[in-house]
Amino acid sequence: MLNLHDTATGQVRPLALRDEGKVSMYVCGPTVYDLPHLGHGRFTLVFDVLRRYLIARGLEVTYVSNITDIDDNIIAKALKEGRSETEVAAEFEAEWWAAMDRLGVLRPDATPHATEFVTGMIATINELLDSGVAYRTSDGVYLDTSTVEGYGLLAGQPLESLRAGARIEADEEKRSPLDFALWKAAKPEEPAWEAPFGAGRPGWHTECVVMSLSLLGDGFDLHGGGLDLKFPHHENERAQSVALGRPFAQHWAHNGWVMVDGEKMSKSLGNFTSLTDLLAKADGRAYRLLVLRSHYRAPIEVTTDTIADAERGLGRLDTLARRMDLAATPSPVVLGEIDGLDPQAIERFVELMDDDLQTPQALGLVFELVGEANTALDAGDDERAGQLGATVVALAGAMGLEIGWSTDEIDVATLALAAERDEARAAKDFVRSDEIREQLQAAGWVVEDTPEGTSLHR
RNA sequence: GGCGACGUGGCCGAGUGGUUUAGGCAGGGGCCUGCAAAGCCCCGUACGUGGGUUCGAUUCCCACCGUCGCCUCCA
Repeated sequence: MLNLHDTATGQVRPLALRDEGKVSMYVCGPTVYDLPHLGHGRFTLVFDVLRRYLIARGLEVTYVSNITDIDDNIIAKALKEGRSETEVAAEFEAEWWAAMDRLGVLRPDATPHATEFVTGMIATINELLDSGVAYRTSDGVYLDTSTVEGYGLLAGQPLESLRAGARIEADEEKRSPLDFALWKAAKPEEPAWEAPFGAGRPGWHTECVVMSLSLLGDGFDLHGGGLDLKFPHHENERAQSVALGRPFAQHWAHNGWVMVDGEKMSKSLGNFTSLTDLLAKADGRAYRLLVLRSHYRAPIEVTTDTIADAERGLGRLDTLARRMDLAATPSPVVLGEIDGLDPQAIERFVELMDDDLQTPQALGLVFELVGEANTALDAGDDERAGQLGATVVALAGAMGLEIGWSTDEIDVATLALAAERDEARAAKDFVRSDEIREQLQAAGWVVEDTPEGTSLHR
């Protein structure tokens, strides 16, 4: 069984499942007011890998990830650009999915939008008001965190220090600096929903509680997100659930930062790189490889150099695929359903992944298998090579890394040149054959000689 | 200020109280090749500094230095 670090306990412990054979997981999605950035790319890749691995082990996974389509940033952008919040959200949600597709991230089983769940949120807030754990102020409804048992569980630091560091609000209507808005009262020109406690819109922390509990039910298995969501976002989700008396996520997973030039990439620093830009220049699989190469809780440095390095590594995998003409494995991969794999490699892989997703070593294993496969090929042991190649494809696939080669359409003229080169080589006219090779290379082709003659790929 | 993480060979990046090595990229040498490319083999002999524990520490403890983070919007 998978052992996974749990932020709530600070320990690596078995992921307990509410229903045998089934995993319910909720991962906080994006607020769609701008292009996705590298941090979004990392968390989606990390949890995509986790999801795929669970599937690879034969578990039935229900993966829910939301789209926050109403919030201050969206409103600000809509106002600035003179269009509706709906338009802004739709535009960037489209960008989001385009980027996800390029990364090879599986679509969630459900993608709740905040605006679709406002009725449920209002009911939840009403319930919290009725039970006296929430209170109204002139600008909304707040949760009284002092009534929440174990508040600060995820923050992992003393409440005192949280209070000390909390921003002092201009209006002192909040009973404690730690209390947070469940509902934000409408200001002029802002979109609003009618509610018994005044027109307004839901606070950020409210939506994920309502959506996760609605779609996955009480006491679902796993809640994930970036490390920055640990506190206050996840803390406050949990607080609401506790205040409602409903069991919440049983396990919390958080991935580490994306660093840029040694600093955390963040809003306040303004050192964002958009994922859209990266994916326009690089193979989406390269970013996945980069993410797999580090442990998911460690920070990663994403630069043009580390991406280029990953792309070259990818080349080694693709070269094997090309050499063996390996067929792509159906995605996602279920290891138990594939015949002809190397049992020892599978066993090692599972051992590594079960230990809090040791993808760096799992990836190392895949590369070792690549070397073995190449050796077997060189030795003419096609049977062994076939087994190793299939294992490489399956294991990489279990982490969402699709191995293959670009099936570039080669135009007739180029094919004719390749054929002419083969004739020249057969006639030992190396001046002519090298001339053609240079011409092909200048056109961007990588030229390799194989027993079947000139082989071309980009 | 409070709390925490990290510091590994040219680069990225795992891991471990002591035997043989993570892995990738880059570099050098060799095999293969008409020459290349791809592939294979070999090579550099690393663990921030100073103490301590130990028969033995890169791995445990302490201090120090350095980097980074959380306590505020953020994935």
